[in-house]
Amino acid sequence: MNTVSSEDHVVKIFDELYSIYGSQNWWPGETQFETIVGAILTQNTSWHNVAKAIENLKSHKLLELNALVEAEPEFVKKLITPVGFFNVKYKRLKSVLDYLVSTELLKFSCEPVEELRDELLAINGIGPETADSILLYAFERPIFVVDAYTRRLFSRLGYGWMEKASYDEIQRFFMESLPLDTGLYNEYHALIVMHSKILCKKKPLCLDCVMTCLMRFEG
DNA sequence: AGCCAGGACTGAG
DNA sequence: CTCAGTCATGGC
Repeated sequence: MNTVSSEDHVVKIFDELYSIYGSQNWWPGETQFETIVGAILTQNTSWHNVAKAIENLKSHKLLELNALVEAEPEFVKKLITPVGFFNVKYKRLKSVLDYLVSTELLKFSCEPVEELRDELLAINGIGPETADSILLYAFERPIFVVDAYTRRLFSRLGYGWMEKASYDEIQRFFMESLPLDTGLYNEYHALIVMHSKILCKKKPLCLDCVMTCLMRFEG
């Protein structure tokens, strides 16, 4: 019988993942700006390809706000070619950069996170996951990032409703199940990604891994 | 040789 | 609102 609340279960799964993989030290990037650029470039794209694009930008001294906005569009597109969708992604990137240029960076540590989120979502090319990734990983605001891995893993851990649920519904579930904690949200999302893509490469998500988690939870 | 990657927008019904 | 089509490269 399962008398454990979903709150405890969600915490338990975190503890389990953390005990297996340890601290992930996300986001994989050195600067705030690099994190923002990476958040755009990684849309539906493997991080392996994004890392190459980031490296290209870095080696041309373009991984900096002013330098990148003023760079030649076609040249930037060439540098980010490995990520695919480079035309749309350049446009999205440019939209965000223009927004950052016209904005006081200070507001990101003052304004209510809901308002910042709405501003980011208003930018063409910024959807919920990208907005939340920027808020959480670049500006260290406490907001839970949901992605395809989150849906898939938790669907198989007893939360089948996530398969069809909206982004906001899933996010609400996690944030109501966990304390409001930037560090916790940071690690949790990173651990879900790590677990999903390193250990469970098989598709659908390796059932053995899921069973291992469940059994350890039961025990 | 396909299929998929740390999504989001658009247009059609 | 729901949903297929679109964007495009690289790894397996």
